[in-house]
Amino acid sequence: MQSQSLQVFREVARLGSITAAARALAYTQSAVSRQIAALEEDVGATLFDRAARGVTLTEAGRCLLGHADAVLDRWETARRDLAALAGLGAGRVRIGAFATAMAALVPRAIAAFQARHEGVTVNVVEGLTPRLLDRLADGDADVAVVSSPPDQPLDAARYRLHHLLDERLLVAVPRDHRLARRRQVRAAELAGESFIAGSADAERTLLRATLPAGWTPRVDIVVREWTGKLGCVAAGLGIALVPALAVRATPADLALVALRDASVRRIHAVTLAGRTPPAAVPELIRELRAVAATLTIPSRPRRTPTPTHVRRT
Amino acid sequence: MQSQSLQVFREVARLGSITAAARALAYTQSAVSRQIAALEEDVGATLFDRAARGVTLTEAGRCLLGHADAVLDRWETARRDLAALAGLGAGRVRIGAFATAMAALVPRAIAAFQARHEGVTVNVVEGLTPRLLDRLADGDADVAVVSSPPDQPLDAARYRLHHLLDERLLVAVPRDHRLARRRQVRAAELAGESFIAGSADAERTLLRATLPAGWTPRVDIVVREWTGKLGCVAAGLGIALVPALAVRATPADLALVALRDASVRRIHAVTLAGRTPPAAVPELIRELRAVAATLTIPSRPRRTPTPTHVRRT
DNA sequence: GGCTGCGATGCGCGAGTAGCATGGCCAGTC
DNA sequence: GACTGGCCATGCTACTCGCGCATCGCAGCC
Repeated sequence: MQSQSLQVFREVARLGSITAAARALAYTQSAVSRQIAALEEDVGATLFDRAARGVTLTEAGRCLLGHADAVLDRWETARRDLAALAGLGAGRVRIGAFATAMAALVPRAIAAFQARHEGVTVNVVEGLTPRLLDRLADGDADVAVVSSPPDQPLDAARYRLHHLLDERLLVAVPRDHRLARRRQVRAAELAGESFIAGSADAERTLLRATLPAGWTPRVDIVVREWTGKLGCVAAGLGIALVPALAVRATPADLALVALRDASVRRIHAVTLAGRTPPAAVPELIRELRAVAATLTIPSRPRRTPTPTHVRRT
Repeated sequence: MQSQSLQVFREVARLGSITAAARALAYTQSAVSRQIAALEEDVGATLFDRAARGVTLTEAGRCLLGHADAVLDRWETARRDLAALAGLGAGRVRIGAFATAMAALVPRAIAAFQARHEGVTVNVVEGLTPRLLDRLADGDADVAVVSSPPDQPLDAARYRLHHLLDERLLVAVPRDHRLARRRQVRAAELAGESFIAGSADAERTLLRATLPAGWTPRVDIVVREWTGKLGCVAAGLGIALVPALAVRATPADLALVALRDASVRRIHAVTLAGRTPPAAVPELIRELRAVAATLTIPSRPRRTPTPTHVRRT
């Protein structure tokens, strides 16, 4: 069966004439005649009664007509859906992102994306980088926003990397801390400090690349929850490392100082190499890059201003 | 679009491999590969990601898959419906029949037909022959059971005639009538009788072909309704003509005598020439013929026995 | 590094399908 | 009753499309 045959059939049925249908469809009469004959052969029934003045549907023809309409309509719907998908009027994209990226980067990018493409559904899952890459490989996510230390680059053979930004580390200190007025510090200057950590070795991971040999940050307090962690800093219990992307989520009652020689985490949007992502993904990555640019402040990182061209969610 | 392409697409999607789908469908790998490529070209989207070990659906492919299923299913349904139509598992047939045929002939034929073909809907309209032929021509009926006098044959060019039987005329007389014990009479013997007529000239029509020249049946009473007409006969008010097909509907309190030289009405099942009737029509005509055979009793027509192989409705 | 399995592709052939022209059939007309 | 016009079917020819065959490229594996 060919959709063309059904269209011809439908037109002949509508006009009650092979010749008229041929004219309407810009075919010759013989072509249409043969198309109908072939279709009749195919379905094994006579579809039209031929008379001197045109043709009329037989019972079988009437029966087929309804089905032909349905088949052609559904096929038309399929084409429209695919076109919508390509034109981003429809579709779905599943994003994985690490926790800090969810503070501002990803939500703002999604907001900007959805403002342009209402029809596209966006799902987000937060998780750690390895888990996100697994989801990607399993086909449970279409794009992952992950961070990787410079000394552990992602496997460029398996993944397509779209660099978004290099994230610097800041140090959150109490307002009356000796470093509170500094614009930036070196890691070595933090040697005597007590760190408020999110987990037992999280801070070590963050600092790993630039830690002076043999120097291990002293961690006296472990507070998993972000708000509590910064609360401890504000109360003068210690200092904390703050990824640049999380700056937006820091309260005003503490000071943030750039860590000059800190390791820089590379933030990438990652897709699976050799797999065509949903059409929305490239567009979404563009939005991520745009937002990333507004979040990367070259100097004096305190209080990143809200970018004017990105609406806040 | 071709249904074949969609089937190939579905199989590739199901098996996740072009080669495997080719094996399953008894194609070569290259054929399937090209089919998919052509389909992708057609819909303007990449449907599969090609990898070293098979292929996986893209977003567009997943989108298309649902539609492809629907299209193929509907097409399959169409084929099944058409097959059912041809095999008389479905369909509809509209019968027109003149009044007397509805006494036994048509109902029994329909009953026998429906016993064999439950899925077929049968509609019946009663009417006079000219009106029935009009319905046929207008496509409002598929077959008409009509009677025609031998001297007014139906137009064999416009109609296909399926002869069912030649209907003789009987005379209904009171039980104590001088002719009541006769097996048959000649029309001339009815010269002095008063006819109970269904309409002013109905009896003349019935007798026309064999009326002796110049002889006109005397009609004193006109009773449109069949029961009343025969009631008058039973009460001794006159005699009445009874078409053989109506014998079954005559009460027992009067006598029926065959009219030996009466005009014979030819009863036909008629379809429109040059138009394919519903598949059920030939079958139905067979049933009509079978019933007609049981209704045509060569001698002594009184009390036709109920045919044993035709269930009464 | 050779082997294996998968998909893509150049090539050649056969089937299908288009257009052109013709013929048959029917209806309406002179 | 012959003629004509409209309609559909069909023989013919050319061309395209789609298949199979064979081969190539690539990736993973022993």
